This record gives sequence, C-alpha cells and structure tokens, in this order.
Amino acid sequence: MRIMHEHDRLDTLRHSMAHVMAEAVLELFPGTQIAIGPAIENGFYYDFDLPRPLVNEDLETITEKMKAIIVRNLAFERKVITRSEARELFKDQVYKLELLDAIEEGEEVSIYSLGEFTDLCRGPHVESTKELRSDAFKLMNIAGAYWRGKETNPMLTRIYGTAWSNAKELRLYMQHLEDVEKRDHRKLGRDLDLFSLHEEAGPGLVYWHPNGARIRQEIENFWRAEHYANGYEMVYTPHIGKSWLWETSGHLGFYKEGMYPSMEMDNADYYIKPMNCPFHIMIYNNSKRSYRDLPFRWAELGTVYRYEKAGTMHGLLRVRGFTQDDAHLFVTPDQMEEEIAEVLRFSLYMLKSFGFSDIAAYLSTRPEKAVGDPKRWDDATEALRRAIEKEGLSYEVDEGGGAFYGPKIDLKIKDAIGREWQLSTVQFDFNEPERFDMTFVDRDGTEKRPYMIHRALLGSLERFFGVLIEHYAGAFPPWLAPEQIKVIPVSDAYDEYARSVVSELKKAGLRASGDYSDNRMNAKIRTAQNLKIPYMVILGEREKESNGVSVRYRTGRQENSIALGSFIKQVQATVAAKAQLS
RNA sequence: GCCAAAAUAGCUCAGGGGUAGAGCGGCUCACUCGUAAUGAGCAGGUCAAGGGUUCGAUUCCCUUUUUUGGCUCCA
Repeated sequence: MRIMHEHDRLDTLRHSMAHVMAEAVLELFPGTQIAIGPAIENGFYYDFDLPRPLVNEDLETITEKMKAIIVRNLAFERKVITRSEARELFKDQVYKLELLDAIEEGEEVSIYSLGEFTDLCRGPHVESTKELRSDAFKLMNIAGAYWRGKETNPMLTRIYGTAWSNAKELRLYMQHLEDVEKRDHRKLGRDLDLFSLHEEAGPGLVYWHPNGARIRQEIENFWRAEHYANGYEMVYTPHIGKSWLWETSGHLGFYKEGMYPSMEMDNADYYIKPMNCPFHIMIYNNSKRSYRDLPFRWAELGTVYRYEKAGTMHGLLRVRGFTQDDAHLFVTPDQMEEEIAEVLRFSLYMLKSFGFSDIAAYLSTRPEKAVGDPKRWDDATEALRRAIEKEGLSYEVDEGGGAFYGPKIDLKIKDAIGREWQLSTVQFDFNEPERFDMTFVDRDGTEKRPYMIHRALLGSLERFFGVLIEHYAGAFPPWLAPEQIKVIPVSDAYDEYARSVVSELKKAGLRASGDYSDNRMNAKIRTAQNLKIPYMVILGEREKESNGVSVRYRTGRQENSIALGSFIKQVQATVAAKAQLS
C-alpha cells in the first residue's frame, strides 16, 4: 500500500473540507453559483457567487451546517463521465461550465459526489466525512476574489478556512496566529514608539520616530561602512526631474500610472522620482568613460515615491514613499560575471549580519516581450545562475518571469517563525543604457555599451524595518536597540549614583538613560521590560557601596554586583558582534 | 482600483435617538521602595469628515477619507 505523505494527506483532507463547505453553502443559500475550492497552505477556500453578501454571523451558520454534514458520514464518490454528461449536470453552474471548457480534450472528466452535492473535481478526496474532524477546522474570513484572478472578471465571495488532522493541531495553529499577531510591526511600532503613519498627512508615508530613527541610523551606518569597504562610492541625487528624464528612461511610457502626477514650473513638467537609476545614469553620462574606469559601483539611499493603489498599502511593508538601498553597477561585458558573483556574496553577507541565515534565490528569465539582444540575455542569465550556484544557494527558476528589460535574481529570507520575505534584488537592465545612449571607450578605441545592473540588498529601509521588527518581535539585538540600557535606581536616594552610571555608559558610546520616576523598582523594571530594552541596571545601597552595578537582562537572567567596567566591556562586545541576547 | 468589515480619549475597548464610559498611559500629590504594576486625585473627546432623516443624531441613511482582511497590482 502506498504511504501518503503527511503533506498530501492534509491537502486531501483540506480539499475535502472545501467540498463540505460548498455543500453547506448550497444547502443554506440555494441558487449559489460555485467556482473553485482548492486546498491551500494551512487550509482551504471556496469561491462562491452568492444571492446576497455574507456577514460574519453567516460563518457560524455555515460552520454549524458543516459539522452537521460531517456527522452524516457521507462518502465521497468519484465518477468519470463524458463531457456532454458533465455539461448537462452543470448546466446551471456557469463557472463549472467554463472550467469544463478549460479541460483539455482527451483528459478524463471526473466528478465527486458528497450527498446531494456534486462537484467537477480532479480529486483526490478522503473516502468519507468520517475522516474529517468537526473540531479540527475553523472558517477564518470572508474576502472578495476575482473569478480566475482577473481584475476584469466578476468579484466572487471567497470563504477561507483552516483545517487540520485533529483539534490539537488546530489549537497549535491558532496559537501560531496569535504569535504572528504579537509580532505585527504595526502594533509594535506603536507600542515601542518606532514610527507612525498619518491619514491626514497622506497615506503610505512613513514618519520615523526617534526610536525608529535610532535603529535606521545603525542600519545606515553599517550599510555605508560596508559599501565603502566593498568598493562602492556614494552619490546623492535630486528627488524630482523634468519629464525629459522620464521620457528618456521610458518610465512615462511604461509606468506613468505608478508615478505621482507632474508639477509644472517654468513651462516644464517635473516628476517626483519613482526610481533612482536615471539620475545615476546622468552622472555616468556626465563624462566620457573609459574601460579603465569601469566598473563603477554607485550607491545611494534614495527615497522614491510610487503611487500604490489605495487598497494595497500595509504598514511599513507596502508604502508610497520609501528609501531604497539602491546601487547601480556599470560594467564592461567581461567584468559582468565577477561583479554579479560579488554582488550576491555581498548581499548574503549583509542579510546574515541581520540574523537571517535561511536564504533562497529566485532566478527570473527572459519574458515574451523583452528588449535587448537575446545573446546578452543568455549571457546575463547564465552569469546569474553561475553566481547562485557558486554561493551554493538553493534556487527556483521563474521562466519568463524577468522584467522586460533584463533577467534578475531575487533573494528571499525566512524570519524567526518561518515566514518568507523578499528582500534583495539584482536586476540586469538592457533598456536604459540604450535609451540614454551610455557608452565607454574600449581598449580598441571604439565606443561600446556598458552593462548596467540595479541592485538593492535590503530592498527598502521601510520594508526592511518592518521585516526586522517582526523577525525580532521588537526585541532588537543590542546593536540595533534604540535604548540599550535602562538604569533603574531602587529609590530616589540613588538617583545621583544612577546619573553618574548613565554618564559613564554614555561616555562608553552606549545608549542609556535613567528611570527617575517615582515608581517602585518593580514598576520601572516592568516598563523597561515591556519596551524590550536589552539591559536593565539596578542600583541601590549594595551597588552604590561597592561602586558596581546589578544587571537584569531582557531575558530574565540576573548578574548581581559586578564592576561597571566589566559590564561596559561585555555590552560593547555584544554590540560589536551584532549578537542577540540569549 | 475591486469585495467585505470597521472608525468612540494617546493605546485597548464598552456603550447607545435625549449633552459620553472603563482600564492602561499622561499630569499632580503622598509613599522611599531590591528584580514584571504603591495609593489618591486631576486633566483629556466636534464619537473620522461632509450631507440627509428627526423636535433632537455620536447612534439611523447617503457620500467621502482612512484602516483591517482578501483579490488584483508591485517597474
């Protein structure tokens, strides 16, 4: 007998659960048109065209109905039928008829029946609802979804559910969701006073508060130092440019709807920048370039603005104004491969410095519509592939998934609870060097076209910050923590000693402050703990007498009456190592 | 942009056709404290905005804005 993998088994169970839900919805809402209902990660969904919109209370009713169906111990019966039989069977189900048309000639058409409910379906399913547990599923939410995912198609009502083998697994999953909620960067951003967004001042535009700005400064300082150390130069470029620039780059032709609208001045249209690259090209084209000058590696923390559709914004993760950790490499064809490998190595180094070690690559190749010589595409794509392989990364190929102007590598990291986030991107560009007529004079005295590579390692600082907050659940490692040390005198009799300790800590380059409120020590600790400050220094009679400190770590660990100097050294070492408290 | 839900104090939330409530936070005072909340008092709101229904709207209706969960998009 074939042993089914756990994954397949759960998928089957979830898919069957989707059928049970469809049966329940059809019983409760006669006349409903049903579309598709697959298993997905953690559960299932089914899309319906319902006689009326659903409200949240309906989920309870549907849940009860599903439980009633499950206890009926109905069998899932598979049958292979002909096309015309299927057409007759689903004559009132317009979406099923459309799906039927999409099944290729020669492929068999199968249906599954569950009680009164019959669905066009490839299967597989569990044998009977006996195998489903009515205490191991939960309907999660109602959402709109376009039929077949196309914006021009009608909007259907999608019901999402989660389903597991047993009640315990469901409970664990619900706990996981709670954990995710606790990590939500929007909540932590408020609680830790890191950033804010203001509807009255413009949606999708981020305000970095002092605490958030501290973290950003640390990230930026590290980023700049590493870029200089890796052969990059910094540039600064304007935030707006005349329409000439964007016509030449092609942005006005291809991406105008993604740009903030123009402003007119002195009979010219200016646009706020959605990308930094045309500006970097202006610097390149400012002089005649020789092959001896190349490669150029120019980096900029460039703030760009893009018009994201109203419904798509999400905290820091999807915003309208953001700062890319951008760089452009202008290289000769024979430098390309080494440069790509180097960018990838650098990228991995940067990500690992922030505690991300589980990294996967995605290689996107030439799409149908593309600019540039196919030979160059092949060369570039192979260079990207070799670079990935050289770094020993696991990768997937997205055939035809590249931008029209060049192939790319995206890197995705996994955070502390296993969620994937795309951060780095390395993209070839065969478009802009043409459009801006970029050249360099080669060894043989002729003018040639340089290769151009766009790359962002962290993506954007806003998005990266959001990911970091969720990754660390707000408990930043000391090198990033906005406040590293809270000095807590046990009563105001020790405020003076506390001030002298704070002053020593600051002299040592550490971020520290004292809590001189009239709260009790317990309350001060609680406050500091809730702010996830890595170190708490407790000062009372014992410490004052011995001229030492007692340390309470964020983790709960304690070290009593140690010398201030050795504490400082220890913190400095942790900061220098960019280590997390364990 | 589309579907649905939501918007009440800085935060979390209760309430409800007749002048607005709690906890936390803030401020003031008392307490002088040893590893996750000392006590008391005070202040704080055009109930998102605009329009309508009504004798009267924060409450009901409409529009707009924003937010949330999805869909689409993401150069």
